[in-house]
Amino acid sequence: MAHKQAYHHGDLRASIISAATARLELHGIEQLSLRKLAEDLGVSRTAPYHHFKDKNALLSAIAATGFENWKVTAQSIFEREDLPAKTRLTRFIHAYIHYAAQHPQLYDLMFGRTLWQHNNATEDLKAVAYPTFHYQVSMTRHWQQHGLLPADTDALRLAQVTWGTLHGIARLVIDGVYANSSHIDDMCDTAAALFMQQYRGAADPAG
Amino acid sequence: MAHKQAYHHGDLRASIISAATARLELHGIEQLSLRKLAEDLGVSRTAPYHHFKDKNALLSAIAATGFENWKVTAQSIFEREDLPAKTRLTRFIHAYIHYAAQHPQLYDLMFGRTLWQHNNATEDLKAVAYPTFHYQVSMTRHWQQHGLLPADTDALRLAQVTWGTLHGIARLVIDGVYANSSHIDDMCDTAAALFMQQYRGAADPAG
DNA sequence: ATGCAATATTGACAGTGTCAAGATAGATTT
DNA sequence: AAATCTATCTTGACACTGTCAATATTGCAT
Repeated sequence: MAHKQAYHHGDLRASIISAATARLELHGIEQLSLRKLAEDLGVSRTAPYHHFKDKNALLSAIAATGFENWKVTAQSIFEREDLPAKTRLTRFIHAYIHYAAQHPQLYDLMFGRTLWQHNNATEDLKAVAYPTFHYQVSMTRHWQQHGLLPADTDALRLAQVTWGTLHGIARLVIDGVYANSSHIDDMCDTAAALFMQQYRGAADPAG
Repeated sequence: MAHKQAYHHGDLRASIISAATARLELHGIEQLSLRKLAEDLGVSRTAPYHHFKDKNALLSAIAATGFENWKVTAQSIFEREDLPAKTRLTRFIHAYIHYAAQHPQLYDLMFGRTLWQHNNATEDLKAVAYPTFHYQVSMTRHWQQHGLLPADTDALRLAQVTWGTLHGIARLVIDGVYANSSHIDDMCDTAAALFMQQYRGAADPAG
């Protein structure tokens, strides 16, 4: 990949993203500085600016990779048509919170104010993120149709609320506000039970 | 309050908190700098350090006032014993999200990673915040006992999940991730319906 | 009045993101 | 092969940030 000490790094953009992701997961976003990053890569302070317009652009690129990875995981659960719908929904809930708990800094970047608050997100990031959000809605609609979630509610609103539940639990855990990470699975099961109150005791429909 | 141009400000600590809160709500936490704050108050850069150990201590103090205000609002709803329990729970949900939507920056400070992640919160703040968290649990237990929330679930876990739902919706709204603030009331009603699925159509018990 | 503690000040340091101007090297055209 | 173009990288600089150390001023208690 990278040459020894050439004037041109060779693959600086990818190297920056990878080093930044590593630093992010390890030390948190507060410690993620472009200058330190450049130093780690043996490159001048301003070199990254030839590959990213500014820090936000780099953060957006990191978040984008996170969305791509997450979508693979989500789909691999949602599309397991051999499993009962109820199992899939429960698994999805657990997977969501565990993803957040295992990549707290990345999750914060993907779903936090840093990128979304002042429209800081790059167009590239939006192009990856928005479909993920919409995917959440279509999953919700699917679960409504299979009787797992209340059917007499607008799918978009219900998706916002159920996603909000997962998001909120994830945030409470990763931000260290109140919940403890040792309670994760209990909370997931509780959330699943709350979602599927109607469904209790009924037979599990296929699909 | 403040003297004209005296060497000693007179009431600097309170002035800082008030100015900082105003700046926070107006420009966001990213723009909240101790130096600008000092300049606004006509005081040197390091003067605030005689009243707050560091920036975290100031932020903790601001958050603490937020918790005090919120607890008043929450209690004023919860203790309205003249209203049916279902109404109170619904009102509580709306009040929670509206509080967050009306004080987005303050909410972020109160319930965000800035103060809670690396144990940055002051002991003073914890002394105010933790009771608020526990209050949430006792409200949940109360609503379980009145049949509004599933009774066969551990109150602590259920509180974490229901609070998580509100927290998640609040964050999605104030962080500008997906939900739009014009959908707030719809989302609150959807959340209320999700919580009280069992309860549908049943008569509203008093208390 | 004297001394002490609270409060405020200037100076300094290390750190940040990012712009401007110039250097280098690889690719493209002539 | 030579010249030019363009992507890439560099140093220098600026305006910020939080915070420490040393110093000055003031009000209060003795």
